[in-house]
Amino acid sequence: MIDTPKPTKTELAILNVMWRISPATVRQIHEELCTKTRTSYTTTLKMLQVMFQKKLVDRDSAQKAHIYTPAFSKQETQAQIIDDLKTRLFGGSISSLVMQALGSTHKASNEEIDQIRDFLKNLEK
Amino acid sequence: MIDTPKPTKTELAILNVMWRISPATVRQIHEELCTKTRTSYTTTLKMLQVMFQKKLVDRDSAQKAHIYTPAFSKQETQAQIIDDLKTRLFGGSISSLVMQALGSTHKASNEEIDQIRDFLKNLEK
DNA sequence: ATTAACCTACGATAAAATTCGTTAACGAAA
DNA sequence: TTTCGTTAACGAATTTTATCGTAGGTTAAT
Repeated sequence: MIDTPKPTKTELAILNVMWRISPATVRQIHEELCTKTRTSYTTTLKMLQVMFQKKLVDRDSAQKAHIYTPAFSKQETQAQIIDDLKTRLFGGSISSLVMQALGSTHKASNEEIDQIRDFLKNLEK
Repeated sequence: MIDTPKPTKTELAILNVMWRISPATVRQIHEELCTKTRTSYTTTLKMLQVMFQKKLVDRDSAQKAHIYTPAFSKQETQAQIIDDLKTRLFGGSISSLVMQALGSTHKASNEEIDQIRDFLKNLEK
C-alpha cells in the first residue's frame, strides 16, 4: 500500500464505480461508467489493465471475462489522498485542513456540523 | 478563478514556495525550491512561464528579472482543491471528508481537536 | 462450418506534464 | 571593447495519462 501510486482522475472515476458494484467484469464497470463519460469499452478495459499493473485493482482471470475488484477500500483510498493533501497543501496540519473544509466556501449544513460534533465527542476519549 | 485549472503536483510545490516569499524572481523561487528538488533553473523558469499562461501566477516584466506572484492565495487554492476532492471522492459530502480527516489514520492530536471544536462553536450561529 | 457476439491483448496515438539544453539579449566588470 | 554573469525565450525530448482501433481467441447459435 505504501508504494501504491495515487489513482489519477480517471482511475478514481473507475474506482468510484467499483466501490459500488464490484466484484465486476469490465463490461459491468463500463456500463456504469459510460452513463457519466463518453469513452469506449476498450478504454475502460485498458484503464483496468493499467490499474492492475499498478496494483490498484486485483483480478480473477479464471473465467473468460475477468473479474475485477479494488485493491483498496474507499476508506483506505480516502485516507491516503487526504494524507497526501495534508502534507502537500496544509503543511502537515490536519486541523488546518479540517477548518478549511468547514469554512464558509463549502457551506456545511447545520446537520453536517452536528454530525461532526458527535464524531468529535466519540473521538476524544 | 472558475476556469483556472487545478495546479499540478509540481506547480503546487512552486506555489508553496511563492506563498512564502513572493513577490519573487525566478531565481529566488528556484533557490528555495531546489533545497527540496533536484531540478535545474530553466525547469523552474519554464514551469513559471507555463503557469503564467494558465493564469496561475501573475508577473511584472518591467525589469529584466521578472517578478512573479501567485494569482490565487493559499486559502483560495486550498478551498478549490478541497471542493474538488469533496465531489470526486466523498460524494459531495463535506462532513464525510472531515470525518475521514479526523479518523484514526491521521492521528489528530487532542490539541488539534480542541482547536476544531472551538472553530465549530463559532461556526454554528 | 459459418457467423455473430463476446472477450482480452496489444500497440498507436494524442494530450498533458516535466525536464533541460541552447540561444540571444542585456548590463556590468575587466 | 571584450568578456562574464544573469536573464528570458524557445524548442525538443521524456514521461505520464488517456483514448481507441485492430487483431485474435472463445463460445454459442444459425
